[in-house]
Amino acid sequence: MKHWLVKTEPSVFSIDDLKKVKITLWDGVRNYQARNFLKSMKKGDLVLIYHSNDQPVGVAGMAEVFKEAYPDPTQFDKKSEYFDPASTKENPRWACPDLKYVDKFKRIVALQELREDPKLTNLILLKRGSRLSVTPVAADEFRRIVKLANG
DNA sequence: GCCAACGTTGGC
DNA sequence: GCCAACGTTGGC
Repeated sequence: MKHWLVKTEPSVFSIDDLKKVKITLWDGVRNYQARNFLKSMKKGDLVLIYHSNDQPVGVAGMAEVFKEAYPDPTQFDKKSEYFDPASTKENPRWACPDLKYVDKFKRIVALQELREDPKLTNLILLKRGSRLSVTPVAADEFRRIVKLANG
């Protein structure tokens, strides 16, 4: 089983929203590297939910892969902000998995804490200039972050 | 709102 | 294939 981290702006879709709807398609990712990570997610993989553009920014909870990646419907929707005129049904460009709510952490594990933790120096999220919205997380890094969340 | 660090586009 | 211009992300 693999572990991942996905970013979301809580003003658009937060861990509370996920808790409410239980299962959601993780749509709108329009970056090839991030898409490739979404495509390699397997059912049952665990996913950290990271809140960006928030106060504070950090890891807010956990989800699991409920359904493996399939063509992202928003790429065909002319009314969607994620519409991609270059994408066809025969050869869809973008994909999304379904994620299922697992847990909202009792507290946010702030970006600053992640940076300051000596066990997390290799976290891809922290690599200089990494703006990827989907990144793999090593099993021990994942456990460490969950431990931080539980105080 | 600013701006660094990208990723993408398109002319050549 | 190069690279300048432009757009986006996301922390601060």
